[in-house]
Amino acid sequence: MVDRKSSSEGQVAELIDCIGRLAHFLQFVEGLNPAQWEALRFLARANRYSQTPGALACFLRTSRGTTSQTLRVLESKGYVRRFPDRRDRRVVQLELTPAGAALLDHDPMLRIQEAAANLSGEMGSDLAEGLSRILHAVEKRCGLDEFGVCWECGHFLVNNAADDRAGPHRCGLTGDPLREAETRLLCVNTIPITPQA
Amino acid sequence: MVDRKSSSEGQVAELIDCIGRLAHFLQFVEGLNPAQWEALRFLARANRYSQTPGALACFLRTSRGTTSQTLRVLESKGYVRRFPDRRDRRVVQLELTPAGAALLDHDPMLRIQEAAANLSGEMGSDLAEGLSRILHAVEKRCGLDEFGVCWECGHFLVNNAADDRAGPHRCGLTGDPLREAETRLLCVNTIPITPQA
DNA sequence: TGACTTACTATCGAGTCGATACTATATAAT
DNA sequence: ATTATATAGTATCGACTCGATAGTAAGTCA
Repeated sequence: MVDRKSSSEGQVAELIDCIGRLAHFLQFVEGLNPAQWEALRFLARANRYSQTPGALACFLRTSRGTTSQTLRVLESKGYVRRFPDRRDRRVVQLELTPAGAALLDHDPMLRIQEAAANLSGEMGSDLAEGLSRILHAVEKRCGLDEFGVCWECGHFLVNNAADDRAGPHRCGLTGDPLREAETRLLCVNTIPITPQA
Repeated sequence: MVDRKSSSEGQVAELIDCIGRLAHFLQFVEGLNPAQWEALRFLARANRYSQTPGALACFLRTSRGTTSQTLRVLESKGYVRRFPDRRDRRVVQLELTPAGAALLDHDPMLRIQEAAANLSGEMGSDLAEGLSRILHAVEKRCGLDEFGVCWECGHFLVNNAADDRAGPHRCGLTGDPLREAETRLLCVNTIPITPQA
């Protein structure tokens, strides 16, 4: 049996476990369950390439089948809408309905966000840094893929000068113009910057 | 809709969410699921007063009924053993079998513990401090009860001099003697120190 | 055209989950 | 002592997650 001494690293893992259970428990509200809340949050944070069942499944680290069921429930409750993708007719595009977006004001994870906000600024940023390192270390070690935003993506083509209405920037993968706000959203297609440099 | 700007506190909540999902995913191994792993870990960390279905349910923040089923599965797999309590015949005492204890060497949460161990010592302890504050703040705000160890418990009666084989210390609630090792285990009955001072 | 890949859905069995109802035991009130 | 009530645990139900598997539809490439 492993040595579970109360050293710092052991405590961190235990605390993450504990907060995870707490978050799990808190998310049984408003008639939803944790997986459904996760899906709503993701759809509010995902860019157009990622508002699909497949990207959601990837993000939730679950199968497409399971995700399909979760979406069926959310659609039946009127929080999510599906519509076909024009470019690729295999793809289903997802969208939060106004009711779904409004429901996020009651997101139980806001309880945790509020508690984090009450930490001192320095402690909050240190905490974010530490958690981020752990997250990426485990993802890398287990060969899991990560989501990111344009500014951390090798496909991103910045253009700060132009002021096109469709968006000043551009995605090097799809060629699509990107509005400023879109560059802050999560994307399935992100790759590390300068992969061959 | 809530303002989800990428400020520090928002990042912390999002990272906790993300690591929670990661932990959830990692725990579908060895034929077990997250709830079953949580139960095994708890039983390895709980003192004799807390190795019961009721205490486990309280710790997991789930119903007794659900816990009963989880235990039935773990017992059928040979990881947990039940035996009657002599003092109170309503109570069922739980115990990890050797197989159950050995299985904890393959606990998927060790992946996260290892990643935490790779942080610098200072960052690790800061991380533990921040997570602990968030955890307790949310628990307090939501009126949830917490588990603790003897050294943080108002019932605890320290006795560093005596060297009784049954244990030098004592629990003021039950009157039982406590061995040194037992005082590091989780207990359902913990209360704040000096509740009326 | 045909082989292959990708995006999604449907279905199955095991398990979680809350809710409810139930049994057995302990404790308090009378 | 008897009764009422509270507590510990279990059983069962329906909704849901989950992985696994199989299937459909659509895009891609040889």
